[in-house]
Amino acid sequence: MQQPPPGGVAPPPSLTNDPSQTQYYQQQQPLQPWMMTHQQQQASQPVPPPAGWNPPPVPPPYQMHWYSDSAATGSGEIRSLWIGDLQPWMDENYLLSIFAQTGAVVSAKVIRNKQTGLPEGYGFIEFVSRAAAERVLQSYNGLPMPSAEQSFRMNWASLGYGEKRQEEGPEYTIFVGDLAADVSDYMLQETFKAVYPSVKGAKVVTDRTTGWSKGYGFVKFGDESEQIRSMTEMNGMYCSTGAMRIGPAASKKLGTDQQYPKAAYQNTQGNPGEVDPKNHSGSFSFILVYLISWYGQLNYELNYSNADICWWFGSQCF
DNA sequence: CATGAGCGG
Repeated sequence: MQQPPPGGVAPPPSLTNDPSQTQYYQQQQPLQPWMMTHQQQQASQPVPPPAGWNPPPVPPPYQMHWYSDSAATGSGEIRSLWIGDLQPWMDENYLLSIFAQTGAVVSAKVIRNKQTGLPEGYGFIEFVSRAAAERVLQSYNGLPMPSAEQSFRMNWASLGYGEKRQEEGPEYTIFVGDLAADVSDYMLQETFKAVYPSVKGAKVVTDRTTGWSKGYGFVKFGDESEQIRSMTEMNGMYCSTGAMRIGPAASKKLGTDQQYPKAAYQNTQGNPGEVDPKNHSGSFSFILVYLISWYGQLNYELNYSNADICWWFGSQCF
């Protein structure tokens, strides 16, 4: 979901200029929010819009005792999240200030180029437990980032540990164009998942420098027949405020084995670019996504209540 | 209109 910053707040200046320095969060409140009920957590859910965003003072690297204990066990439990599409001004303090309210964040680190010291556009956020990280992943992902016209793009940090996520079977991807500017990964995924259960994930391609959508994306299926069907059935269906244009996805890999003709597909009415009124499921997803695009809190509601469908974030392919 | 790149210490 792309939204203008509250009051047009300018990006906050960075307080720390120390490159490649992990910032640790000093515990200021009892850690329990991930145990809260849905309603309780929702009350503190809206990230305080930083009108004149004041970065909290960050102490020198500091580890809480339970963090050391957990690390010593070497349990191998992944409790860090990868976060991408970061703007250069989004430093460790910015990330910590966002997730501090969860009471479960341990540290944040923005990856910078070793030579230039410039941010690489991604980072890592460590939490006290995998459960805490998962809660953050499910409740924040896809929501607008504070003071930024872009959405959170997070995933499990797994590559660094060399731990492969569960090996998923074959994947079948489609290209989706004509996306409205506010369509997020989650929104796109839900639009298709509401119709095709085998949907494994979706990704909206964004401009790295601006964070804005490029107006197209991809949806990944686990079932080939559903992929085939979706290319005709979902063509012209609405996602947010725009009708989608669906086509075959060119292979992302170097092999040009999957070269499909770039022909536009037609929906079941043979009327590309328009909603098929007979497609009930498509209308449902249209309504669903429309509501999501208007209410960030509702987005959170749905996200939370459908925790099972958020497992695809574990896949590193999207 | 268009065919994604984003894993450290």
